[in-house]
Amino acid sequence: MGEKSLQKRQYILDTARKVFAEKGFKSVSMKDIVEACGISRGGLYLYFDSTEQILMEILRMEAQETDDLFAGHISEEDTAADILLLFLKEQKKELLQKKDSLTVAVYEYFFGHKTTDRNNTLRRQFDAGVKVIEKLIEAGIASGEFYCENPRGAASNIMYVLEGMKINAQTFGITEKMVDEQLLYIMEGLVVDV
Amino acid sequence: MGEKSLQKRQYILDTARKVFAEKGFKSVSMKDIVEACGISRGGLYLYFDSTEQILMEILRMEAQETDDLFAGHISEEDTAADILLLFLKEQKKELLQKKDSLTVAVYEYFFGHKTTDRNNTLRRQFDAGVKVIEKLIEAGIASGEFYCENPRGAASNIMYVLEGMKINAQTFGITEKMVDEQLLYIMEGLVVDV
Amino acid sequence: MGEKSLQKRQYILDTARKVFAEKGFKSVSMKDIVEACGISRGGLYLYFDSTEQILMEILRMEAQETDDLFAGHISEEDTAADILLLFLKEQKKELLQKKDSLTVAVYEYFFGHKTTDRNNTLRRQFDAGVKVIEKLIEAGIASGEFYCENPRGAASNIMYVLEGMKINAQTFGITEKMVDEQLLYIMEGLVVDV
Amino acid sequence: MGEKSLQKRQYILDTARKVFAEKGFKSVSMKDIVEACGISRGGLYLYFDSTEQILMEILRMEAQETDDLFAGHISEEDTAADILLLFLKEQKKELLQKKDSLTVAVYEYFFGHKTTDRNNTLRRQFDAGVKVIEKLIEAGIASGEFYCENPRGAASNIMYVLEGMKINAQTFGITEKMVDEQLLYIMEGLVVDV
DNA sequence: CATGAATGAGAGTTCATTCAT
DNA sequence: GATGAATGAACTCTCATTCAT
Repeated sequence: MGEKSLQKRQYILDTARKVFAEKGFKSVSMKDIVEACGISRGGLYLYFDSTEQILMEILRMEAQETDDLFAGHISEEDTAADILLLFLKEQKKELLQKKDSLTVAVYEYFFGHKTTDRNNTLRRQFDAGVKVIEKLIEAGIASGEFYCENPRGAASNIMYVLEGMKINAQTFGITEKMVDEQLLYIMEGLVVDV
Repeated sequence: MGEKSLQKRQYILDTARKVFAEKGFKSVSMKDIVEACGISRGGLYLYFDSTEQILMEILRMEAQETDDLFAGHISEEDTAADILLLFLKEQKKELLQKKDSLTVAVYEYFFGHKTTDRNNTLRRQFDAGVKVIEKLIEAGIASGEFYCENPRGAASNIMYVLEGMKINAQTFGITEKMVDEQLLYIMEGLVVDV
Repeated sequence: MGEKSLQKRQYILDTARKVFAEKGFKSVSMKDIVEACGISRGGLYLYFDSTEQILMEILRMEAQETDDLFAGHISEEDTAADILLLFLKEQKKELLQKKDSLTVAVYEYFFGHKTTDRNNTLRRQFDAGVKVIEKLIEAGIASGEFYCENPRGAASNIMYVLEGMKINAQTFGITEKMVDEQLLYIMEGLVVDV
Repeated sequence: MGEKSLQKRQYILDTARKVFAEKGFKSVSMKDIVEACGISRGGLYLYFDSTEQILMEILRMEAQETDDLFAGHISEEDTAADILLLFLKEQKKELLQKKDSLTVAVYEYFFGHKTTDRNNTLRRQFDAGVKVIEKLIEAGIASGEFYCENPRGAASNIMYVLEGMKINAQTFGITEKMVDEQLLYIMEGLVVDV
């Protein structure tokens, strides 16, 4: 595949992303993507064989980007609480955005492809999240910012809550106020004095 | 509709429930249900017009049953902590059961039918859960069992966590140990001395 | 399948037979048959799953009919030579008919589904033909009509020749004269005095 | 066309031959040949317009080679019986070889392109075969090796039998024993004393 | 009420053929 | 000459939905 083809491939992925964001996974057909891209039926098959393959590729790319992003920001001199807040704010932003979210597509896909496998994208993301938060809490304890007897439990708690809010956001909506209240509740449980 | 028809209608709902439990919502076709029921194609249409209508009816019935169930058990003389534990155990059981769970079907359905509407089944269940837990916590505080500065926040926290775990259970699996750890973490945050 | 459906099934088979006779096997699509029958796309699939299945069913029926036919005529009091001649004439008629012949379809099919298996329709027909002719020759020898040192070889010879002529008829045509000459040659080799 | 182009053309023909030998005619697509050759889609079209054209060219070449071959070997001093046997052995070898045989491809092609035309490759080959055998039989009669009242009929008989065996070999298989028996039967009918 | 044959729209997929580079 | 991306037609197969019986 030449230079041009790579551009087209990327174009297809970008366009398909919008389709997935709008319609989830199961309702998206190759035809939908073909039409969104404005290319020919056969043309799409030159690049991808199925909607599944396309979604997987999109997720792979996003995971890459997220990693890169994190790597860029984490080496700050902020306090643990600051970083945790930053992280939660980031999650909140993602949570509340309606358009552009692959959440539904991803869940729909993994409902039909449950794997306990550690390669499962969702699981990897979840585990990674827990680990990051746990580290932050421990750092916070060391610096005297936080008080917590069970950093691992607290970290899991936060990730489960985020997961729960993400789902609620996609099924019956969730307001910014609701998110803020819950995040505040979580921070209050950690911070030594507020 | 006569007696017999009602029986048949119920038979269809019961059978369809199994189909939804097995395949979720989007992958279930009228044909699937017809075949599972062993009735004629046209016969199904005499009772229901779409898979959506069938699922909605199933959910309506389940909600009814759940309410009845709760009403029966809540009037005990147990302590607040006992009741909360009971509630969490019930949730845990539901969480870990693979077969017979409509979880995936329900999420798949509501992904495609988001309504902020208070009639939204999921929302009603969530709100009801928060309220119940909040009451329990307040009762626990009153009886000296619990300590909690923000019962509403804690109640929401618990419900979000349950939601998060439910999803994880359906996408990449979750072990009993993981559930227990998190429930323990939650209880420890509430109970006065452990 | 009710009475009516059986009629329709038969109608499809009869119509498909014409299509196969005209276009062979490989060039016939389900669509071709649908259009020839004047039914809907999905309608055909109610009865048959593939062109292969349809052709096989047609062959099964034809074999049945042939058997019945034979059974009806063979109990005559004709001499062996008469019967053999009758048989050869029948073959000749089949050979020379352009329309309505499944020859090409059958060969095209079996080219792609070679089986040494005794269930192979072609093989069964061939073997049956050899046996019938062999019996006739032996009867002719007994009655003094024929002279033949190797009835089995002669019988095989006749069947191979018929096979060869059938093929030639379908690939570059064959005239009645050519067939007659060869059949005469064969009979001359058998009959005691001509 | 330059030297190089001729080489490439030949390479395509050689490669395509293998494809036809393996898959017959109708199942071979331009794509198959392109892939077998490892050249570009467009590249193939520079040399040939269709699978038909390619097969025709292959057959033209083979006919050429066969003619050359015959020309080389026929001028021996063997007896007619020897030469006929040699010829039959050659045919037998061809008959029994599985790989590398264009038989199926050729029949599949001519099933769909019947021409009574004398240019029809199959017909030319058949007629040529008859003529050669007839000449051999006549020579054999002259030398006292053979006895035959109808050399032309006998020659046709042999060619039809070969044709029939060729077909059977490709549809339900044929054993060497079966071929030998039939060839023996034929020779016995010709040779004066065995 | 109940049946199941029938329809037709629509999704997936493959390939011959063209054409800009 | 050669490439291979792109197109669009053709085919297979499935299913929601209707309707005569």
